[in-house]
Amino acid sequence: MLHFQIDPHSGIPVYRQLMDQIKYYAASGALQPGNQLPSIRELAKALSVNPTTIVKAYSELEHEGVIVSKHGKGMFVTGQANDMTDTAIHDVLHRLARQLAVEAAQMGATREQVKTIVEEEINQVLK
Amino acid sequence: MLHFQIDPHSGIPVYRQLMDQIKYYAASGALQPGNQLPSIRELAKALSVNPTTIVKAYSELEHEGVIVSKHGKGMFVTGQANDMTDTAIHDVLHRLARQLAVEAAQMGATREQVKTIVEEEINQVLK
Amino acid sequence: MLHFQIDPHSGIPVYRQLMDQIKYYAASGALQPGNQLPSIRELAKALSVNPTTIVKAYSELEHEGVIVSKHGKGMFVTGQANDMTDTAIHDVLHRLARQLAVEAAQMGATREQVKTIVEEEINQVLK
Amino acid sequence: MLHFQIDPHSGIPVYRQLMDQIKYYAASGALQPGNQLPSIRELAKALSVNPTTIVKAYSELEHEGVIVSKHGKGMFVTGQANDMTDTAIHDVLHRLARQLAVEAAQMGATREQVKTIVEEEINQVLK
DNA sequence: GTGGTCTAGACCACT
DNA sequence: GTGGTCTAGACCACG
Repeated sequence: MLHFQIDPHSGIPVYRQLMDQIKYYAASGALQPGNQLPSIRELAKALSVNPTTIVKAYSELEHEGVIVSKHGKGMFVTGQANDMTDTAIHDVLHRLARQLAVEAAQMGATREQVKTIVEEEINQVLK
Repeated sequence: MLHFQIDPHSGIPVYRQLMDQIKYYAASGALQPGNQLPSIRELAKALSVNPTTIVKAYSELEHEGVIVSKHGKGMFVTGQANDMTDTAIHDVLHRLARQLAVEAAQMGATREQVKTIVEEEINQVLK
Repeated sequence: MLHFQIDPHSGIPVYRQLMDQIKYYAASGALQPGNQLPSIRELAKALSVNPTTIVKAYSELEHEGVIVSKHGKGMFVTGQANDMTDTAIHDVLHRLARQLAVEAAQMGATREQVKTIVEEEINQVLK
Repeated sequence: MLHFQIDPHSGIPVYRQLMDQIKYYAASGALQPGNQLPSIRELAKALSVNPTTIVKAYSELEHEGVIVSKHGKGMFVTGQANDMTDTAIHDVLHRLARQLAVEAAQMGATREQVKTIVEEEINQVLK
């Protein structure tokens, strides 16, 4: 089974952390289209969080088209659909990249350090 | 004078958007150490937000050491000191880079697209 | 429940008085790591101050690492970490000690009186 | 002549820093009763601060009875008068001592370190 | 003029 | 229920 790591002290909402990790597993291939996700009760128990928090994460992901619910059966990973326009995609990525670059500059990191780090993360997720 | 772009509907808190843009200007060199920032009232009026929202953005930036306030005079950009450890820096950058990579994968962007975008943002901020 | 004493006429900002008392309780052991603080609304009502004033005190303490907020749950005392350098610590303590000594001299207190008072306060907080 | 050290970045108001240093010199004996203080214009120029800031420091000190103005002659150090009651004195010193103790605890300083530091400062000011 | 604190009250996000 | 953000507007402290 998949392993989820939740840090309630991180400042990032728990449901957001969950979403991010599921997306990460889907992007990296650890979760394939058609795979079933853990049930809400099961996952809530495993992570010691409120079931409503899992519900929120799952519904957001369903809204984004990353997973689908099959009534009475559970939640399943889709082939990731994404109906954003190309310019919207570029906007999002530019925003994230800028945030990365600005923080790096503020911390005094070098160009090469940043590139290496990005390279490492890309390799785990993009082909 | 500097130009700030605030979108109150973006979901990102206004004070956060302001902080990000000021950091960006400081990192890119548009704001140099010693430069004075717009006064709270002036900026609040220009952006049509409440002065206390600007106060919050400025105080947070002061906490982070990006700017200093001189009572009765104004807010000024510092020569940024940063006391984070190398591992802490790496953690922050890896987190941001992963977020970027995962979103890119989810949206179906290619490796090269991501690299190009990162390259572009880095160029504006790091030498 | 903890008791807080606020004097709105003292010239010391209310949020500062609150911070000082919470730090005192944390240092003296009346507040242990993991303990939950009174909720913002509850404390605001009890002290007859505006909730945003409590928010400010709590956020500053969070910045200092004395407490952490868990969204939707409450504010909790941390096991205090402190990342200041030894020389920085010395500087802070010397500044406070000098202030104490100078005021004492100005008021005509004796060496022994000051030492006794310091001794008393140390005993409540340091082992 | 006396040397004054002003740090406009410290967060402590300039007029307050000035007051503290004059009190310190008076307490340590560097300024004796009857000694004349620098003129407002002279001091403002030497410290590169606004003359009104010096005016404020001097009037506060006069209010506290630490110095007196002799019309047309200048400001002079008094034999420090203090009309506070004993309990008021104790309150002030306890407040300062507590602040010192709490900060020390928060920073993880030891009892002995604090005592040594207090001892050092007392020696410069009290007999 | 500048920044700093506080109030009264609304609305949102998280669990 | 919890904390987080924002508005409208007042008053104080500093230079």
